[in-house]
Amino acid sequence: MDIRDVARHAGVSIATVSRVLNNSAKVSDELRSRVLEAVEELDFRPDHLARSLRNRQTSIVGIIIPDISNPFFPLIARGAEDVLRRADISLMIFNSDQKPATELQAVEMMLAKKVDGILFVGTGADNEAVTLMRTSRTPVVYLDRSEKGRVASVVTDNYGGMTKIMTYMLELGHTSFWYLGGPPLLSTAIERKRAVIDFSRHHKHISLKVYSGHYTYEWAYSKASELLKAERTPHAIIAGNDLMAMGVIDACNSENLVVPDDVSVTGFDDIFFASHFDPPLTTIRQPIYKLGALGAKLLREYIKGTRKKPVSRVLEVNLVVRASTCRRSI
Amino acid sequence: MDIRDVARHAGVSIATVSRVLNNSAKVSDELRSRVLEAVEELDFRPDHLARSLRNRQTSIVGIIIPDISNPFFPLIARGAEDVLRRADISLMIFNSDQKPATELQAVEMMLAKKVDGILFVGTGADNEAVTLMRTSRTPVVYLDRSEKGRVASVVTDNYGGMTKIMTYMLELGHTSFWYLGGPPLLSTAIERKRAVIDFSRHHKHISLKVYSGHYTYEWAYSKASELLKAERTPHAIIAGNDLMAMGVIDACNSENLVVPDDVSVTGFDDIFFASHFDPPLTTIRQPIYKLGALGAKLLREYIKGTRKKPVSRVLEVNLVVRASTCRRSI
DNA sequence: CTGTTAGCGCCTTCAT
DNA sequence: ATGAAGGCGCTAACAG
Repeated sequence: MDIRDVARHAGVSIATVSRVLNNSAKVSDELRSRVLEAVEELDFRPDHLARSLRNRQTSIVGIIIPDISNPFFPLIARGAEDVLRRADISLMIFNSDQKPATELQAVEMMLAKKVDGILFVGTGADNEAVTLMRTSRTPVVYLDRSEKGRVASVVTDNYGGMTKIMTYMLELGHTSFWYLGGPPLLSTAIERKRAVIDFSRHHKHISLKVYSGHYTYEWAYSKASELLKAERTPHAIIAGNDLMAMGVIDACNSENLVVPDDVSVTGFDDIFFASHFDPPLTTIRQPIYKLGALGAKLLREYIKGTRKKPVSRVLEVNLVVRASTCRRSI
Repeated sequence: MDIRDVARHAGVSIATVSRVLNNSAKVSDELRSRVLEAVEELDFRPDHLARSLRNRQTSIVGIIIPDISNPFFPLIARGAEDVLRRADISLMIFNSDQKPATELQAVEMMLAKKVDGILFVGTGADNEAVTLMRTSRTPVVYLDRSEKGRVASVVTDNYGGMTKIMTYMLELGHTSFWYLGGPPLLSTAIERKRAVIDFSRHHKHISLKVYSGHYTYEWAYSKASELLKAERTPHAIIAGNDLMAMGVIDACNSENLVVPDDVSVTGFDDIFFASHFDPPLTTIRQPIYKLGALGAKLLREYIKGTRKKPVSRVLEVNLVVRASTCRRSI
């Protein structure tokens, strides 16, 4: 089944068929309707592959994320897929596990498959994968990773969010803090940490200890356990994200500390389970779905060429107060 | 940059280049090394699209799932992606929201893009999407949905799992049950329900009420609330999955019932948060990652043609006892 | 073993 | 407004 068959069936040339199929040039009503009829009767579907080869575009967009099974990322993918689908674009997915080598492999694969654009949630380091994307001239939008203007990005207000948490905690009377943050090279972790440190500088009477690690339940659990055994418990432990907050809380429980009575704990992200945890997490709600959706929307503009210069979009975040924090009277 | 450029550079014909690139025929060492050298120097990458058009295969596999942001599905996708990537196959993802129309759109899109095969986690109904897949002759493997032998599938032992739960609950002394299950057309929900009903038939002295709804926190919460207000609380509420169990538990809390002291609650799936919920869920651990991985592995065999007849694989599941259940003394 | 040639299915000048 | 013809980049006969 072929554009040629349609042409024959309709008694026109293949050029005419192509024209009505793509609305790419004027065709008389007479021929047009004959073509449409033939298409109908033969149930003809243009071969997408042949089109891609000719037009050099696949209507496929790739997304590279650390791990789809980490509860934070599916919503990004969902947001992206929803807007992409409306434009008949499909989403190809690749897990990088935050490993530069895997990330590079991902980029190579997507480039080889000629994706129209890439949604990139990277490791944060400026590695080969990044270089390859840049030299390829394939449109790229960074998601949840800022790249200081060299490439388009959509991020949430990590600095502002963490500042909101600290401000709230101070209002509640907390003055001694531990901060357990994410990987030292990740822009989100950098921003959140910077907010905490800046805050402590502006408020001389509070004490703060800062630790960087991984955005995981496991790391937070073990680090918190270690610290709780060795040092004096602070008023509050600020975690880099919800998963970490959960790890911290479970560590506290293991040490027979009650959250929030003995120590307040905060998260960041507001993933689904944040509200169902025991205790429910005080955290920052991030518009994760929107992050993916907006990123996809921007990417489309770069692909279509209606936008050229890299832009950085920052999404607002909100404080959500729940039961993992309480007033601290001294 | 072209296979033609490489040929010119190496002083051979394009056919020879193609031959060494694909190892598709004998080429003298002399020419072979000249080609390889040219490829190296020009940093040549074969155009995947042209290859796809020629070979009628894209090295892309599609997966259709209800919703990637539902915590159950990412692990399936991850398992599939991991095995596919090793074969240089990319995974294209599509959310169906369990809607037949969206599902159909997904199938059409994947077929149009000429995916080599489809991993299908469907709505359960025998709809147009299913028909379209069948007529397309594209290899398909059903995941977590059984199709009585007409098409390949990988499922977990839903019947056996639910039987394990009921057996355990009986051992613990429970004799009155509510069962809040999933959608009446989904094979997983059908199997689990059947197990519960069969069990009650074999044990005349237990009482059971069965309700079907959705695999969601929300439905379970509202249904449980309604029932708890209207009827006498049973010894145990058996939920169709973990999300539902969480909804049930929260509903119990709202009604001032303590789980498990006043009523035991069980889940199914053992998603990550099952062990972190309050109380931690007694549930069935399903090998979700393996479901996706095995499905992908099978699909590859159908694509390669090394397997023809549809097979059904059933994965074993395990009971995980935690704190949402306790001994019931009468 | 190697090269020439004919497509895969489509879009798009270039003439008419 | 329409048709004929030439590729997009690659693979696979078919000759030699």
